[in-house]
Amino acid sequence: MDTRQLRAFLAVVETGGISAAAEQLGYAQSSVSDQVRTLERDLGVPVLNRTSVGTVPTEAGQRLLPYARRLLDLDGEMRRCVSGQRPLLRIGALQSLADEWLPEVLTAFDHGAGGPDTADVTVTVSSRGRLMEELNDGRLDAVFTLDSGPGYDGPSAVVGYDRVVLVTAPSHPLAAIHPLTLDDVKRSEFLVTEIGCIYRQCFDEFGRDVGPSLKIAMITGSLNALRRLAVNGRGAALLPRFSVQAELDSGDLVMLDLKEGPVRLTVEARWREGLGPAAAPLRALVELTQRFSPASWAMA
Amino acid sequence: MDTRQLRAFLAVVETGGISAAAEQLGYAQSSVSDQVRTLERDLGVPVLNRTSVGTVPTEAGQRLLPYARRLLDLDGEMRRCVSGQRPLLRIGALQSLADEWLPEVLTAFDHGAGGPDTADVTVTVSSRGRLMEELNDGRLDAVFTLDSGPGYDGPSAVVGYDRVVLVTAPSHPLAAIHPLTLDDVKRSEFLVTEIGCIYRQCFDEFGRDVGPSLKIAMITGSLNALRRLAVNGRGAALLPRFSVQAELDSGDLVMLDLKEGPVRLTVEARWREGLGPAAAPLRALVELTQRFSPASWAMA
DNA sequence: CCTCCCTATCGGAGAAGCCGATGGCATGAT
DNA sequence: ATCATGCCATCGGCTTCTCCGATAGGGAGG
Repeated sequence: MDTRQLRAFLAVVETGGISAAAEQLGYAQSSVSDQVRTLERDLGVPVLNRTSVGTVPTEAGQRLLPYARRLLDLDGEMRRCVSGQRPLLRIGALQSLADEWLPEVLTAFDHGAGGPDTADVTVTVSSRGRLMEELNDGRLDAVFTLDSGPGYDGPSAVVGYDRVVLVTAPSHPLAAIHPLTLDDVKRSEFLVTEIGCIYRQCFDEFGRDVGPSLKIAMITGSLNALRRLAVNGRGAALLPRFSVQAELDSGDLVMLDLKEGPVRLTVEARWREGLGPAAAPLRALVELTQRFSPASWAMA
Repeated sequence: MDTRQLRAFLAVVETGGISAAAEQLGYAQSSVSDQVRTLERDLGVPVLNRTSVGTVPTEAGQRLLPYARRLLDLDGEMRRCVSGQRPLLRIGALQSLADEWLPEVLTAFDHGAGGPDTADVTVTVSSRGRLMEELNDGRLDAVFTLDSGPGYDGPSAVVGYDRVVLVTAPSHPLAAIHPLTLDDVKRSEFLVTEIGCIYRQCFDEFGRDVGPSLKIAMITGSLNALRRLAVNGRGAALLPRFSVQAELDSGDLVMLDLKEGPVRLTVEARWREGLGPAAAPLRALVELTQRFSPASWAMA
């Protein structure tokens, strides 16, 4: 059996059709049809239900799916190992962690702080849902997330804790009020990220406590843009402390003096079992992350 | 890449040559040569050092070896699972365990005592060393051994305990002596198994305590033959109690009344990680073995 | 130096892979 | 009802791969 057939099958299932898979793989449609048929002849079982509108894996095809992924994964790992390359560690992270925290960790890791076992690291930035999906599919080896809910039974470790803080520019009216009350906050404008972002979820929790009358100034997908808007006095922003630590230190932003609603964040690492040669570097990386919590990582 | 190439490579390494591998696989010699060359072109690295006397894997080939085995294993597991067959559980055991204990356990397992997850079970009988080798190579999924030494860091569980006992026919002169002393034993003949067998090792330990003057009556590879020789009054035998429990119960053999040197035996299960669908049946089987200790399994 | 055994290479026959084109089939719009 | 659309299977062809038998090279040992 050839791995091409597994790749073809996988592409068909992922794209939902033979034609789409053929285009994705750079084959003619008839070739992919042939490949799947060869695979079915080899296995002795049909793996696809063909319809005129697309293609759906049969029950046997669904059983095949995880094996196909594992085999292709193992094939790639084998090629890396045999050709003497360093193992590949595919990690995923939320944007904020990838922006503000991972770069320093990975720099230290590359400089040998990860121990003698090093690896080539790729970082995929995505939402929490997609990260977990790709981890379960085997497309990622490990993910770093915040406050990840249940539904994962693989190995994991808490990397550190942080909290969500309400920040504004020092010149913002809210910054002058001590102590700040919820009523003051209600009258202000908020900078929030798009729906689905984890900080947006924090905001929504926070907002529910404060009440529905919160004014929303802007919705944006970039934490960095949001932060700069806050620096420019455009409004208050609810952000994890580690992502604005530099601005707090330099005085570009101030933390508002509000007791209510500080949301605690747990930074967690989750990874797959059976990583092969990438297991040792990952272990080193996770230990490194635990030692590498930023100064603001204070909230136990 | 085709699994045929991996099979060819594996056969070459195991047989020590391309010609021998070709014969084993049913190919022409030139075909296997081609297959290995194709594999090397695909991987970009030579995997075999060819000499005029045979073939040895290169460094890259040695790295390839475990991956080739794992890939072929996974391929087989995939075929089983996809075609809807029950998972295959390849277990190995020492001859005594396979003869006297495993049959009842496996019968109960097949009759559903292993829980809802069942599997097709193959049993390989071999020496402890070979069993561990095949377990590490992935040719076996689990092994049952006695007093297995260190050098294994995978998962394991103690199944039960037994002891080595010195037995003779009731008519044997030693059986009439109470209490028995080491001097009495020294003057008797012993039935022992071949070198390398674990009971032979027990005997050697025992013998060292007793002294070098022990007379050895016979060396045989079959525990059953040895047991019958003892029943026929041919001498004393040092055997695990569970393997002679039936003869002790029926009175065909008696346990000698000697305090010194009873060797304790630990029956241990060891298995591989990453068993896939065979993991649940194996867990059930191990739990079953722990509940299934024979009556003689008394020595804690 | 000769023999033996091992492996690489070559040429040819057969099989398999891939492609473009064609046709069947279900769906959804007109 | 009819037509258009998008999907997949099939077919004939070309190319590539696979496998084989035969042959040649090369080191080990007598």
